[in-house]
Amino acid sequence: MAQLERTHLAIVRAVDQHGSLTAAAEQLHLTQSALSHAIRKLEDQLGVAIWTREGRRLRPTQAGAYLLSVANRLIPQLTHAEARLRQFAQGERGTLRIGIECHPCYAWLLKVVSPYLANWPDVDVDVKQEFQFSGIGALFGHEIDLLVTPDPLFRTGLQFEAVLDYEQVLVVGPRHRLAGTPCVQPDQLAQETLISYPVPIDRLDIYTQFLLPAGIRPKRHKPIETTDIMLQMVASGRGVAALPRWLANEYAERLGVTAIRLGERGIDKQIFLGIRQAEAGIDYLHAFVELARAHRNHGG
Amino acid sequence: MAQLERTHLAIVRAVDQHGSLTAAAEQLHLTQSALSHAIRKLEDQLGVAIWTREGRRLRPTQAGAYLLSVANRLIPQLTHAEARLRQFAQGERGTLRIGIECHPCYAWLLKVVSPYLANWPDVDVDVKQEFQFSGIGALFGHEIDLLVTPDPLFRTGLQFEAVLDYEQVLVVGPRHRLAGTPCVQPDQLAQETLISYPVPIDRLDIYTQFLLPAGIRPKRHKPIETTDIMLQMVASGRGVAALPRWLANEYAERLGVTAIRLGERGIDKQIFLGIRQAEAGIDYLHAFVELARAHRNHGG
DNA sequence: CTAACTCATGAATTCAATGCATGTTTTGAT
DNA sequence: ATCAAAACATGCATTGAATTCATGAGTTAG
Repeated sequence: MAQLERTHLAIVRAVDQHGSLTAAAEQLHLTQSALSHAIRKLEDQLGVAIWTREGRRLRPTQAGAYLLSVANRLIPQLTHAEARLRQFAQGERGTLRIGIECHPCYAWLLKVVSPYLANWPDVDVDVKQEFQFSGIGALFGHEIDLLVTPDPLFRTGLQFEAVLDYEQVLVVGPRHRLAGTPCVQPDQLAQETLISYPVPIDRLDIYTQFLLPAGIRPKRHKPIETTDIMLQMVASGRGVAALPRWLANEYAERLGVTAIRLGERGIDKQIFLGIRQAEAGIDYLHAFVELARAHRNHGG
Repeated sequence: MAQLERTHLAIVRAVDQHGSLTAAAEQLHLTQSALSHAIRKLEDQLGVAIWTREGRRLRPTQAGAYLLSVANRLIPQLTHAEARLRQFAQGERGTLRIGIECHPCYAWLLKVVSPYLANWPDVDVDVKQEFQFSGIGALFGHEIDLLVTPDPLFRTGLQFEAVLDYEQVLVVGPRHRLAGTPCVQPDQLAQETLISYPVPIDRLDIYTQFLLPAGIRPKRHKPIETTDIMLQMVASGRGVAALPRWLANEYAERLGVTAIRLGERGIDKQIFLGIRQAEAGIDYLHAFVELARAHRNHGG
């Protein structure tokens, strides 16, 4: 009997965003009265209050809060579906929404995206770095269509494939005492300043796979947003950083930084591409994975 | 301008299910004309065809197929949201939708569910064993609220917790030549008939962790649906099975079956409970996890 | 205490969704 | 071939649900 419609979701959402029915009405190009009527009717039909009216304020009830969470989850999906359908109309293939879960992933992506865009002029590319939850959650939740990550997940309706093998190395400046050493041991970093991207320590391989097992912590730890600045700091002797070897090499000549193996065996890493299994057949998605795979064989 | 409404999703879905507009109209308690008009309008507004009209048949276009997949994903969520809201109305807390990913999980669940139902009379419990993709996908997709699984996944917006440690053992009948042996080696099973639940081999620990590493395969492999029948078969000497020790013990006296350690160190397993992190605070959900945790400490 | 703002509500109105009647095409049986 | 049945399309009429309008009642702040 009662039907939860898109309008209801939109109203609840708008009220949450704007704080009042009146303001929400404006955004939705409706009158305050319309919203009031609409929600009133829904409340009657479901037999549950969405908001408690406290003075002239609307405070969501438990049911209201739940409805809001549903709205925040579903409305974006509806919106995206519409957009996608319109793209079909214009002969565009669609938008490839790529999610990134690590900084080196981004650097790698830049190399692959440009040839892809050239091959697929009717596909747009969107890159997102922030998700409601994790990248995998974003894949499941249809926030993104493709995930670039160091942490794959098999056997789940998703499909992962490695597209880049690389070595994580220590990068030091030209006059650093360790420059020229073939490899470095954890305790040699005890007096160093470690520069890294601003992510939790348990996401930094140099900690989880190198320093922490040896019980070592660097003297100081400094987070920096961008690779460029990070390496300028390293070049000027203000600290050391851990980066993929291929990324370090790109800066080696220009800045005079050098790469040093972490431990005797080095730290090996991979970057994976993940998609929803059900969509493995979509041509422009498949093509991206193919292109990435080709890149791998050339040696990125 | 164009709005993708719930009706559109419902129509596309119904047409897919029933094969024709006319039949779909009946299910939706509308006329064939209404559906025709509705979709026509949507097509005009979006500028894309949903179906190609081939004779008197409707074949979904690419856009139509896409729309159908969206419908199949979103309509159930809307339906469930409605149901949930009605539950709020009746003072019920909600429905705890539990997903099960392994057979022992089910046996374990049975023990925990009954005290839970007693403590939370206003919560319904639903158990699902089949998902569109994996259990983890079902959690992300809001098909279920709680997952019972041997394969946890950390750091993703989900929250996993171990609720049972147990040993996977070999179960043999009373007159079996191995009965009484303290532990068994892989090659001793080469001439046996192995009875297991009907799941792929790569989901059976006795294969992945015991037989396959040693390069052994049992003489025969027979899948059986239920634990009872499985153990009756074992008791009557028709084969051997691998089960949790605690589960085998429950049948030990009645059927005279005995448990034997697999290898010298045994195979240790865990069962985990997973929920969406955002919902960790929901009282009746939290209570289930608490109850499970308490069970663990008593020794299940 | 009033001015300004909020949401609620009943009645009027509008406009979109639906149904009806009918047309067109396909399908399949005779 | 022919004809009846079945399925979708479409123009027009109708209905009714959603929206607006006008107003009321309550809250807040200066």
